Amino acid sequence: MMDTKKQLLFDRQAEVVKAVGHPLRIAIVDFLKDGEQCVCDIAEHIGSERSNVSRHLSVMVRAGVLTCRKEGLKVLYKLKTPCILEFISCITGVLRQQAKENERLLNTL
Amino acid sequence: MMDTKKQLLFDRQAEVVKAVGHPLRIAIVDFLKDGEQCVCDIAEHIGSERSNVSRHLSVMVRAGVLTCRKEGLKVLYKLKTPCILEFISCITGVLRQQAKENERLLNTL
DNA sequence: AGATCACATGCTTATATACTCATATAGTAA
DNA sequence: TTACTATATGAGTATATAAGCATGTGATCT
Repeated sequence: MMDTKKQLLFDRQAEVVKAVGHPLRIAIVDFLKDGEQCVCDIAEHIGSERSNVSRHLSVMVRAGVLTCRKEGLKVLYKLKTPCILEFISCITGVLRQQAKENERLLNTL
Repeated sequence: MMDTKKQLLFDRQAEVVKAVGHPLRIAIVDFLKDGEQCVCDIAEHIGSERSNVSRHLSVMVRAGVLTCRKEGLKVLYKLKTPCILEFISCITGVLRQQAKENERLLNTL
């Protein structure tokens, strides 16, 4: 059986993963790949309410995926580590492989 | 504003990420890094009910993270792509960075 | 055939999450 | 000061997810 130390690690890892596991949050991460953005611009880009976006952002900050800083009235959010981008491109790899398999499956018909 | 094509991609990516965003599922992925395992052994290793583990496994299969094959009475599950492991080590990087920051913060007291 | 084992799944309940709207906070500018 | 703007958050509702238990399915063995 697993030890408690490992379980705690898995809990923390799951928190980070969950923080990215939402379409809007992935869209936000994708939008932030080119640099920091304020809530209002993020909200406009992904097409969702500011209050909702603000909450999604705070989830990711809490998980350690994003950081933010105030600048005047605005709060600018950015990726804390480029690692998250690799993470997402890895996911794209999974999807690519699935697509290939589906194609192969269709070709056997 | 984002286009529909991108939104669909983000939806699919989020599905994959969500499929890994649970402590038990991360524990399963970690356990499977050394090769395929049956439901009963996975359940015993992570210390959870078989029915529950079975459901977690099917979530990951549906998302394209795992594959399975029958062998006699057992069903053996394995990682579909090693990419998922990199994915998790990337998450560990996020955690490591957080730990470092906390330490730095404590040192300023 | 019947008994047994491994796994999957339907059903229920508890909990977590996402979203919207209204309100609060804090910075800016007149 | 007041008015305005950007963001955060409380409350309520809707929906999704996890877990346990009971039952069903399908393979193996006697």
